[in-house]
Amino acid sequence: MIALKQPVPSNCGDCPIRNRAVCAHCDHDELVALEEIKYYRSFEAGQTIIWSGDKMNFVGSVVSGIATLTQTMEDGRTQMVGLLLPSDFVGRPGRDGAAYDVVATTDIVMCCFRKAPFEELMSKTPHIAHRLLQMTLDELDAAREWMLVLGRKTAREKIASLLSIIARRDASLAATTSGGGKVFDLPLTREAMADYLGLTLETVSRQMSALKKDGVILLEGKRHVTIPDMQRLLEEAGDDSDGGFLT
Amino acid sequence: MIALKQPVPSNCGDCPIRNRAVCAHCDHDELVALEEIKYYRSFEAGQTIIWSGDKMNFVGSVVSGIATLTQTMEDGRTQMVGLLLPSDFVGRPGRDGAAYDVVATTDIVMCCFRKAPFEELMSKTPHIAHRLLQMTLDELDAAREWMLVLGRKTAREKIASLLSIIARRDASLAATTSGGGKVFDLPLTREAMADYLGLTLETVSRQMSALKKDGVILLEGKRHVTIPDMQRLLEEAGDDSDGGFLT
DNA sequence: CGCTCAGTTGAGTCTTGTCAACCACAGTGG
DNA sequence: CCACTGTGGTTGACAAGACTCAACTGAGCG
Repeated sequence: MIALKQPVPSNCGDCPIRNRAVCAHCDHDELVALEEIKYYRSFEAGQTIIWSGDKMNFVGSVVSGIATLTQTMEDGRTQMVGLLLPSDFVGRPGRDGAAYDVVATTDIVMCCFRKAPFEELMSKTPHIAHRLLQMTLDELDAAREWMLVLGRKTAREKIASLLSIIARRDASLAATTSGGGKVFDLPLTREAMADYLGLTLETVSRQMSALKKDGVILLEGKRHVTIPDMQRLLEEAGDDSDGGFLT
Repeated sequence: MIALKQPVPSNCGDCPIRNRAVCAHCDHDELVALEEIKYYRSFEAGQTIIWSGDKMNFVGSVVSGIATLTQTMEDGRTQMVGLLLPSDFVGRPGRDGAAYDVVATTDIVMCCFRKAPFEELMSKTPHIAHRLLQMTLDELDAAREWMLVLGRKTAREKIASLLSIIARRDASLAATTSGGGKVFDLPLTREAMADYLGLTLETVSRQMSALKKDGVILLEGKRHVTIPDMQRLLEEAGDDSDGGFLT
């Protein structure tokens, strides 16, 4: 996994997530106040950013890179409960301890705010609180969507669902849409995929092979994926959203 | 299921969920403004309150009774994604269509606010927005907790998890704690439990029988449950939070 | 060259789902 | 009063999907 050292934005105006992060709706003055309490931190792929149970003294946004939110049982079973992409928010205002492990899966840059001043600021600037509410509601929807995947879908459907989610968001970022087909690199290992989907890594591997054999996806190496027919993938995911009233 | 006709509170001061709902932090003036736009609605057990995809013209709080939030796939597989208890909030400010079906599982009373004026009010009164953010964050945590249950727990652990959740919240409301044991009536059918846990109703039934046979729970009729040893139940749920470093 | 790490594949097992029969109870109408 | 019916729940036999354990491949690296 080659992850280029991401440049840290020199100021909020240049920030790549300026329009989507907690600060999206902030006006100039609010931004200035935020700049006062912000600092950047970088983490390497594989590093744990926050340990579950640790005291959190900051909150922040992912600027670039990908992190995961995971929960682990005493016997080692782990479940991923969130995938943090650029602009996603980390930490919970009004709570001291972290509830989940946060792990960088690629090199990552975070824009952190000291927690106390951030909370202070939040109570004074409705723009931030409002944006955070929006983002939290979106995350709640995503979590509920995922509950359907975890509870009711087969292994094959789970894989297809994950691939279509990655394809979709990649589409909104740097999607390479070559001739109707979507192309991207999987940001997750087979094990991370398994943890996301409530499967074992062997099952993930088998179903990836099966989808490849059936022509639903093309694989080049282990990580480079091409989706020749997005509609087909969605059908495999059980998300055949257009009703399917024909045949 | 006998569900007494719940009395509708005559004003917010008498409201049983006054301290826990969206309006919890509101001062007198804010409450007056809310009263302007609020109205009560009652639904009978089994009634669908909101259909997924419908246009929502209200948001509101559950005053008494229980409702479920469910998602359904084209082929009929359904997954419950939320359990709505008194004080829980229904609806999403800033979105028109409902994302999930909301179904009353007992007779239920809701305190509804017309959506547009509520949104208007929310933008002006930080107390409401702030409380809603808190509640949404709590729901997100609950959803993530549930993702672990759905993704990684066995059928037996799932049942034990559900029972312990119900026991715990019942404890905070009307818990009958008779001599160290918790006693309550299941508010859900076996099918609803299955939909919550990502299981079939047969598996739910089998695991309930197994837990009964093993003395983890006592069953009287189909719904009346006694938990003689809460710690034991938590162990069965895989939530053995006290570490279990002895043996 | 040998090591490690991520991933693949195979064989066998086990949990859970499927299909079906059956029970208990409540209501209903003759 | 009693058969009849519908609903919610239980139980059994069997099948299938996913897991476990294990061997193996291939790429990258010192």
